[in-house]
Amino acid sequence: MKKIAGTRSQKQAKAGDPSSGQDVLSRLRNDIVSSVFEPETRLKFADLTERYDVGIGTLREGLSQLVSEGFVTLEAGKGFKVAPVSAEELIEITEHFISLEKRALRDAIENGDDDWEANIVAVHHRLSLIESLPWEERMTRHSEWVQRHRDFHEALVAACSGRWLFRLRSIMFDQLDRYRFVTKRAPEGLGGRKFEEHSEIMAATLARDADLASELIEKHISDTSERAIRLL
Amino acid sequence: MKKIAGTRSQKQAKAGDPSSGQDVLSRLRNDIVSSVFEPETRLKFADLTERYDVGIGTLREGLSQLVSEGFVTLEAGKGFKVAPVSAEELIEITEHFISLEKRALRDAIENGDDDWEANIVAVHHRLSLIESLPWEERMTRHSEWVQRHRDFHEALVAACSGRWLFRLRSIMFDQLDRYRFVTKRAPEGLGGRKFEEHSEIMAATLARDADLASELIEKHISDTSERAIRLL
DNA sequence: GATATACATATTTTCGAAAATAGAAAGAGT
DNA sequence: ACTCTTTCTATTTTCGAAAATATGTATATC
Repeated sequence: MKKIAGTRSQKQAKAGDPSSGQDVLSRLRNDIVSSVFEPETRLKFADLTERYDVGIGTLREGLSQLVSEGFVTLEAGKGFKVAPVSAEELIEITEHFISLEKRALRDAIENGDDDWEANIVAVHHRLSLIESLPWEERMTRHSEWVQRHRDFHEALVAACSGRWLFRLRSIMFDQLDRYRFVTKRAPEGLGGRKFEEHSEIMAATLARDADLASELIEKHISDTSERAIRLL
Repeated sequence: MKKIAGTRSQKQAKAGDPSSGQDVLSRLRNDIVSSVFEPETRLKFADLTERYDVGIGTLREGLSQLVSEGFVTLEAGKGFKVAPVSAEELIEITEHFISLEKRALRDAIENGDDDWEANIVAVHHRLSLIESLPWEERMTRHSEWVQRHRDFHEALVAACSGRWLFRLRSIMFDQLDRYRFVTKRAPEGLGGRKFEEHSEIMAATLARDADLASELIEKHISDTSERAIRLL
């Protein structure tokens, strides 16, 4: 799906740059999702070439892909800007994602094989490792949590037979990720609860209980989003 | 004149070269939708630069956008290919599109204002002009029909308040367009019926009868798709 | 003949210079 | 002081050359 990382030339990787080593598209998306570039910010090539150490053409390619993904807007002649955020959009995205994720999960539960199950257990374990960490450390490794959380949810629906269902779901998930970031500094109260929720969802899924899994995941998502809406 | 990226240019091509005067992205998508480049075809830059008379960088930008839209695939190091087609995919796309279009239509019917109504009438008229043409001429102007048909359906849901609902619907519509093309040479029997269907859908929509409009549009889409599936 | 290795060709991918464009600043006329 | 040019600067957009990569062909070796 994503572009395979090219062989990085032996140029000295700038130490301290946390996102070096990945391709430009991912690094760019990451920086937008994690609000390194805030909404509405103009993305000038002069800045970006320096930050990512790639040519203008390569950047333009990545940027225009992010336009179709909805993270960036392009006004002809005026360049690229980070897409705006709003509570209304979050509400709408949440709605669509719940609808798609539930269908994808049912689909996956019907079609999943042993490898699918094994992978879910594996990524859930990786996620739980970071979620059971003390609050302080969890915060410093937040981008890692985002990645593992994404992996967990993707693993759940990976066996879904509908390619477009999977695809549309993923578009919405990526958008949600962006909003999810605002809850980074939320009180830790619900952190532990979330850990339980993930386990329950996994259990229902592996038990092939589509109704229960569906119900749990809907609650999981809407709870998380509601929290984000309040913080927006 | 300022052109917003992402909005499809509705300008007609200048005389002579049928696809000159539009941006590369549209021309490329058009050529894929109309099977100028058949599925699985490798898209070599050498050919494309000559055909469209633009540089490699510009092409790459357009191509990578088409990747996110699902019309093109990219294998790192092996270049771009036209995305494959299959009956299964058509079935799935149809399902999603029906679901989204119905929701979008209800939304639009609730929120549409006078301008929305007026535009629907106008675009429907443009469509009917070309649909009431004798079969021979309709075939020669098929790409024009495709455009006007797209405009009609877009006008119906233009007032839809959910931006993402509109967006997801449009992604699916574009995909359907590609499959719709295989029915170009279908027997004319249903051509006239389709004309009626469009009128009925418009009437129900302007009468703000969401249930009826919903029902009609579902039938309209599934009939069209079933016909395409048989021809695939 | 089959397999491996080296070489040659074709194609993609990257990059930065040059052209095109928008936006700001300066100047002229009323 | 105001508006309309003009000029200059900043930024985007385009392009094709050069580097990196994959593919195809010939030659050698077993």
